[in-house]
Amino acid sequence: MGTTGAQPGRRVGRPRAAQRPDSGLAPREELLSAAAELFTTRGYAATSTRAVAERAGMRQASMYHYVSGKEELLAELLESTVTPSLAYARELLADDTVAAERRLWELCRADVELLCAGPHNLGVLYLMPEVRTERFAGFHAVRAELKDTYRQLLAATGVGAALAKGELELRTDLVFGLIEGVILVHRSDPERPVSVFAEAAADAALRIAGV
Amino acid sequence: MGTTGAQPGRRVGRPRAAQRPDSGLAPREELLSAAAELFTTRGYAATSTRAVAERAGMRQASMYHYVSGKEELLAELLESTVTPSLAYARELLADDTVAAERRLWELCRADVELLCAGPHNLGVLYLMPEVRTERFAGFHAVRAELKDTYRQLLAATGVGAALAKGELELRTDLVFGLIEGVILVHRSDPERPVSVFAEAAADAALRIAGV
DNA sequence: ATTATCTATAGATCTATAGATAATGC
DNA sequence: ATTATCTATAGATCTATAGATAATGC
Repeated sequence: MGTTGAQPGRRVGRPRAAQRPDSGLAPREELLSAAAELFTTRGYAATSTRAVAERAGMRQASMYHYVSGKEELLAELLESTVTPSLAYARELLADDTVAAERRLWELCRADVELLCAGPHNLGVLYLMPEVRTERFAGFHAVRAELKDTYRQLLAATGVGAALAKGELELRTDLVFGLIEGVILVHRSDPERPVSVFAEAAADAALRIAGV
Repeated sequence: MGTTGAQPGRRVGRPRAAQRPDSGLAPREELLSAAAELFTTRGYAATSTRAVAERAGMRQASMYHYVSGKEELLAELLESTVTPSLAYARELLADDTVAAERRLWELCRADVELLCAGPHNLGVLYLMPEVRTERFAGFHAVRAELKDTYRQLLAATGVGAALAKGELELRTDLVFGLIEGVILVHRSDPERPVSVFAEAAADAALRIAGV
C-alpha cells in the first residue's frame, strides 16, 4: 500500500496549485475517473489532456507523471470494463449445474448491469470510432474472447445446438450487439432503475437468440 | 440545374490546384461524401476540415465557399439520414389497410436498410457524443418524432394496446435502441448482405417488443 | 535525496479570414 | 464582372518535454 490511497495532510512533493476537497482517490484513479466522465460525455478526441488533468485537480503537465498520455487512459478504461465481464463469462461457461439458457441470460443481465452501472456510462466508450484502431488491440482481444463465450453459451442451448454455423454467428452478433447497444437505450432514459432494465434487456436478448 | 452537377471541361473560377478524376458530384456533395466517410471511420472531432476538403479534391480554405464549417456538414448528414425515415414512418402510420404488427416490422426493416446502406455507415454518426449538443437540435427533433411514430405503431398492435404507459415506453426504447444499435452489429461483419440482415433485425425487434 | 508537483514553452496542429488569382460571362 | 478557387496567415488551440520548486525522508 502506501503509494495508493491518499493520506490526509503531509504529502511528499510540491503542493498542488489549486487544491480541492480530497476525493480520497489516488492521483492515477482521479485521472481515470476524470477521463471516464469527459470521454463518455464529450468524446475522446474532443477531450484535451488539460481538461482531464484539471478535473483531476492537477495541472496539465503533471498528468504525465502518472500516465503516458490520453491513449493510455482510454486503453485502461476499456480494459477495466471488459475484463471483469470475461472473468464472469468464463465462470458461467464452466458451471454446468445450470441450464445454458439460464447462464446466457445471466451473462447478458450482468453485462448490462456492468456497462450501465458506475457514475459514467462506460459502455459508450465501446462505440467510439477511435477505439477501432490498433492501439487498443488489448481491449479488442479480450472483447473477442467475451463474444466467443457468448457464442459457446448460445451453442450449448437446446435451440443453439441445432443451428448452422452462419446462423449461430448471426444470432451471436445480434445478442452481443443488443447488449452493447443497450447503452444507447440507457442513455435515452437514465432514470430507469438499472437492475430492472438489465433484466428486460436480458429477456430481450434471449428472445432475439430465439432461445 | 446549372450550379449543381459538374459540367465537364469549361468551368468558371480558378482551376483546382490538384485536380482528380471527376466524381460527377457537385462540390458540396463531394464535401458531404468526404465528411461521411471520415466522420464515420475516424470520428467527428478527430477529422479536420483539411482532411475533408482535401478528400473532396479542394484546399482546406475552399471548403468555406460551400459550408460554414464542420458542424454544418455533420448537421446535414444527420438530418439527411433521419428525414427520409420519418417520411416513411408517417406513411406507414397512416396506412391502416395493413396490420400494425406488419407495419412496425416494415419500418424496422426499412430503417436498418437505410442506416446500413450507402457506402458509409451513416448510422454510427448517431452514436457520437458530439451529436448530443444543442447544435444538432434539428436532428434531435426529427429523431424524436420518428421514435414517437415507433411508439404509436407499437401501441396500435394487439399486444401494445394492453400495455401500461411505462411498459410501452420501455419497449419502444428497446425496439428503437435495437434498430439504432444494430449498426454496431453490421460494423462487426459488413460482409453479411444488408437485406437479409435487415429482416433478421426486424424479426428481432418484434420479438423484443413482445409482438 | 526523493518525490510530486509546478511554470514555461517548443512544435504541431487546426479553424477561419483576408486578399490574390485564373477561369468564364457579357 | 463574376465566380471558384488559390496562397498565406493570425490566433487559438493542444501535446509533450525541460527544468525549477517545494514538500517530506533520512
